Amino acid sequence: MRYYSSVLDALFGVPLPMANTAKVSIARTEARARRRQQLIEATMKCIGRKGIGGTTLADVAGEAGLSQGIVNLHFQSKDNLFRETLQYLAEEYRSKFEGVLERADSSPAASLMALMELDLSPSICQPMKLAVWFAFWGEVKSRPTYRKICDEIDRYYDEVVERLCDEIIKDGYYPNVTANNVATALTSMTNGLWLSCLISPQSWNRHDALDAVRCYLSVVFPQHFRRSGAT
Amino acid sequence: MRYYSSVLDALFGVPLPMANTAKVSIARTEARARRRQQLIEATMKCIGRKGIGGTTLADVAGEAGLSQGIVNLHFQSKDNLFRETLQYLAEEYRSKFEGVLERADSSPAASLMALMELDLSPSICQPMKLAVWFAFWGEVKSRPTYRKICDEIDRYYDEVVERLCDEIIKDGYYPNVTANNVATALTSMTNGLWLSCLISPQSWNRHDALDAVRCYLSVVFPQHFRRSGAT
DNA sequence: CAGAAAAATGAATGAGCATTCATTCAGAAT
DNA sequence: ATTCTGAATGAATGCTCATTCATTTTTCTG
Repeated sequence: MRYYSSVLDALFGVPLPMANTAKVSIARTEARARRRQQLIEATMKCIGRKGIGGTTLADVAGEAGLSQGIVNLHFQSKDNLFRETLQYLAEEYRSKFEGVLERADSSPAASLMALMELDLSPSICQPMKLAVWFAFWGEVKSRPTYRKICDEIDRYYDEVVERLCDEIIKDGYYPNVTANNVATALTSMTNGLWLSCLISPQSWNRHDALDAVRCYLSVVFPQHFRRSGAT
Repeated sequence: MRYYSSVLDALFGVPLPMANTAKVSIARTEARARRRQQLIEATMKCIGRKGIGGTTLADVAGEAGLSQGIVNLHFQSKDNLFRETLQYLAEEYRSKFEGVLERADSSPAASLMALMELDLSPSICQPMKLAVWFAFWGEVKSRPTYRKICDEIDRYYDEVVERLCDEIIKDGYYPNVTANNVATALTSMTNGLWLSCLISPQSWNRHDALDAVRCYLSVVFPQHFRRSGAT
């Protein structure tokens, strides 16, 4: 069995043969990571259901089927738990986003459409998940750390979308728009559609939302997008 | 001096000559209304600064320069205060919105542009105000009352924008878009631009935001909107 | 001006909750 | 089998507020 001489080493992935310092087995490290993830997921469920203000550590522990003190054991404090939850959420989003980029074959137009479809897919665009995002956005002004995390993922998104738009514009010669304009419009649009989905879940529907995006794309980039269907 | 026989009558504006029930003078009623508004404005400042979770009644009272118990005296409970604050916020927005509609002379295109400019004007689009909106949106999922208030103003907004788009489409014969598509896109866009303004206040700027909206309008409704400037 | 009613105060109360920690439990190492 | 270590528990602690209310101050009325 391999050992890490400490949790720190474990994080840096430096396996050591048995040493005389405190030993932490890989199995333990993994178990700990799993527990943390379990707690983070419980936290998201609670925030989705009761909001950030309404979520107590007892709620989270209960949701995870564990005891009172468990959160402080693994996260030291409530603040920490929430910050890591936001980080997890952002990371999760980023990985789905990158997954789509990798899968979408070649053409920038196809990639762009695939990204828009991702944003409006049930995997991301469901009231419960959105509620968590909005709960954190609602705290952005008073919590610089939250702002930083959100800002980072936002910039990344914007950058990718703008690059795709740029390629499309170069490819199609569209004199009336700039990549910056279109990217701003698209990112805002998805964010705004999320708000509608959260606020009017009964009347909101994926189809209309996607249609609005497709309509926009078909009008700005007519050579690359047809009204009903990508590319 | 005129009297109301009770606060309820006062709200309904029914002045009565002195009766043998408890009497409330108009001056008192107005003073009370002013105090309530003062407290609501203090609440918005606090929420903007510390978030909903971080705002205590002591904060609000302090911000207003009054004492501990004042909020409960005027609003009965914290919950009430927050709900009425959201209502006030929505009402304030609606009145600005209607003000623009009345002022904008005649043409639907001019009205639409004026509305977009309002949404991105400093009066509405400043981090402090937006933080309050987002704080409430963040609680929408767990507070049905908040959802209802937000939903109502949202629907109103959507309805007006869609009607304007409809008139523009009829006027200009635009076969490739529907009023619903464009209205959805526009409302989402402004909501999304608010999020960017909140999250990246340093890099965000009104000019780019407006430009993205103008660009969109000039592309969907080319006969009604030119690239740099309305109608 | 006196008396009454309303508004405002702020100390006291107690509920709710994050955090602590002595104790128990589980499983790996020898 | 025994020991040892880290994980987990949950009762206890203490702090932060919302809320109450007896008292004071202000405002109105005749």
